[in-house]
Amino acid sequence: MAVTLADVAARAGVSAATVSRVLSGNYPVAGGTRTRVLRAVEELEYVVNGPASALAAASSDLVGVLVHDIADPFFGIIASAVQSEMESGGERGPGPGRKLAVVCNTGGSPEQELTYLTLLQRQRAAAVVLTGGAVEHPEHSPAIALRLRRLAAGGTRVVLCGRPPLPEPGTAPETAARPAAPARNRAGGDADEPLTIAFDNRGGARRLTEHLLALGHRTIGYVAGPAERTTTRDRLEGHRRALHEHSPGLLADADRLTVHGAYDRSSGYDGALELLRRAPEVTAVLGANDTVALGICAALREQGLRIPEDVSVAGFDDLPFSADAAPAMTTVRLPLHQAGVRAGRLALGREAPPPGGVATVRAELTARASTAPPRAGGTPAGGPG
Amino acid sequence: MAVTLADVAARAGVSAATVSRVLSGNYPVAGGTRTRVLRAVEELEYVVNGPASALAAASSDLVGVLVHDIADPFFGIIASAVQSEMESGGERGPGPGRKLAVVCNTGGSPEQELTYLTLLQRQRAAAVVLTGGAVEHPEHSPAIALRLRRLAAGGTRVVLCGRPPLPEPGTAPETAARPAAPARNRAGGDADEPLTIAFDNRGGARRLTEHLLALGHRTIGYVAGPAERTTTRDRLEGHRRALHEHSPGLLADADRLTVHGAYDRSSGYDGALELLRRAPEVTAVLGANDTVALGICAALREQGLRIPEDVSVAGFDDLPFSADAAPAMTTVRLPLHQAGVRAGRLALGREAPPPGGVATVRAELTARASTAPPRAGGTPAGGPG
DNA sequence: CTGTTAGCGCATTCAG
DNA sequence: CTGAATGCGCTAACAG
Repeated sequence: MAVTLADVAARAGVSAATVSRVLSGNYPVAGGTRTRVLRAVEELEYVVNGPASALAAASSDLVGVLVHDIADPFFGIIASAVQSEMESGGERGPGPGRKLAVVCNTGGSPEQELTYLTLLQRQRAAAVVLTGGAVEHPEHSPAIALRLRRLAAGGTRVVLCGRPPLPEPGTAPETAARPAAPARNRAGGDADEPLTIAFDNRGGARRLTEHLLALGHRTIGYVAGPAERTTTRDRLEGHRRALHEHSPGLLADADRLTVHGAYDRSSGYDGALELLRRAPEVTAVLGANDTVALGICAALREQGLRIPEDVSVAGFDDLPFSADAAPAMTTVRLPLHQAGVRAGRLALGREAPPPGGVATVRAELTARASTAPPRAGGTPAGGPG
Repeated sequence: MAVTLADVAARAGVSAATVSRVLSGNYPVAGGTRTRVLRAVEELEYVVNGPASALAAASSDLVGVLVHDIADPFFGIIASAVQSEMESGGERGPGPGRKLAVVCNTGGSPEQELTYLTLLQRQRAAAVVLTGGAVEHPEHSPAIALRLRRLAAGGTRVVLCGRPPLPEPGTAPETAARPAAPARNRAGGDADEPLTIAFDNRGGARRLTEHLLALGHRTIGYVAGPAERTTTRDRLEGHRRALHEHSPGLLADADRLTVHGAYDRSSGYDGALELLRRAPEVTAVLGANDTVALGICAALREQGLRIPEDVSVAGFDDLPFSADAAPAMTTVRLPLHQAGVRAGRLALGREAPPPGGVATVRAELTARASTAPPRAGGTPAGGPG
């Protein structure tokens, strides 16, 4: 673990500077010299010392990707799309300029998020991509926003993917030391401002509920995610907006028909049971996402209810398994992979920032077999006890 | 992005060395001084420069976790277990000594694996954890083994989790420059040798097939993973061993009853269809893992076959969704989380290496509702056209 | 307990 | 096109 640039230089009979130049590739070097250097590198099995190079160049090739749950395909798809973007920059292997995209699992906790941001800032990461909804917390949210702006100001590219744009600095609590740089032309999307790829959760949820209403459903249960998540709030808002627009009276029951839980299968299962207890007359149940919807299906089936004959079920995200669940799941399609690719390109500065720094991607209704008109009587056949 | 140790030192009225010492915490510093330094750090919003510190200390706090597919819960569970181990080392936040566990998605490709290993070596990672089966490739495998040994020799802790131990150096092709250090006491498990947590895939698969045989099945289809993966090979071997031990004649049909595919749902789906075409008389179908098994179920159902009445199905791994699939999936339980935790501890040097450097964890048969005795007639009721 | 002194390995000037 | 010199920010001996 000791072969350095100098060793290579000695072996190739050139100076360290020259070796550095051929390795960086961003400077003219004579063909013969280059070959000799490369050969020496091979023979000595030399591997650049990242920290040293980062220190000297004042920049590292680390790109952090923060996800809530690494075991959730929603994040897996986005993260691998971001990573794939790192390697498609011309060469394949670990060439010069090759970024190392690393994913960090925050467990959806703002503290963890802050911890990872600090760790990444410490590494002087070239970019940071935050994926998934933000947690709204009176104390943490401003802290995270502050740290993100600081990272951006320090040259780290910050990209938000699937979470709402950062609120305008506004009235900073106290730490407003510097006189908030005179807002430069925001339309241009400064490279040192956090960039955002937002999902149209509100619109998607709204279209999904409209679909159910059009089918004839009037008593629609909703197993939502954690209350403090922006994703949860947006989807719920879209749902209620659709309800309201169809008929204001439908909102009266909304709270009773909503239960909150995590974005996982078991909360779908538990939530559906709770809903059935509160309102046995539901004819449809929406899940916070596809995974939750699967849990809902499991619970309903165990209660002897058929899908969609007795109860319609729908999810959100359109993860791969949703298409071939039984029955195929009605859901809202989010272009996860595409969004991840774009986030990666933005993080690398390979794509022009969207106007205003924010791009919103569409969430498209994908109607499949798990939703159908409610039973004539409105009461399920083999209902629970 | 310019506040340095010196700035903090100046502000606190001490020397840079002292600041470094309070920040590292591994050296006695007077209480008053410490407080003043910490206050200066706060006020200046100082964040350590990782690269500089790594360079000076000749060690970084990066820990790489390589996975085949980040969107697959199998890897997600292991990876998050490893990560959780990084933070549980006393403090929570980004304190000194806090390691940054980052996961890298190789897509199961040896080239990618090699690329990430180089990138990690470049960063002088403190440890590297490789998860999941290895790909057996005449050219890449030795290359990877070589690089892993080199990493280990260079002080990076290398841990293999869910893949077989590295083969003994043996007859290195050509790059055997150094005279292979005289094998030190292997029983002690040198810190600079790759450590392994292997899964008993062979034994698990064998017990699973024995379960099916005990139930009365004789024509068992097998939708295996990619042929060149060690995991695939081991599970298949276990399966065939069970077949052979029950009655050598059963092996005659083994090839016809085996199809290969990826470790995903669609290959389970396609594989089941192919199997039905080749051998409509199958009474049971095994999947390479739980995800594949789910695909198998989907295909069988579409063909009008009931599970387990017409055909029994079983998976491997016991991922969370398997327990509440419908019907609940018979599978082989692998202690993924536990293995990840252990890998993390080994990577951090917090746990003594297992004797010989290799620990094998048990794979336990978990019989549930998706397997049952075959139909009396042996021929399914509503078989495909 | 604390300050001083040297590098860590590399990327850049700046001269040739 | 190439070499010599300088410093990135920090840690690790050494002295006090």
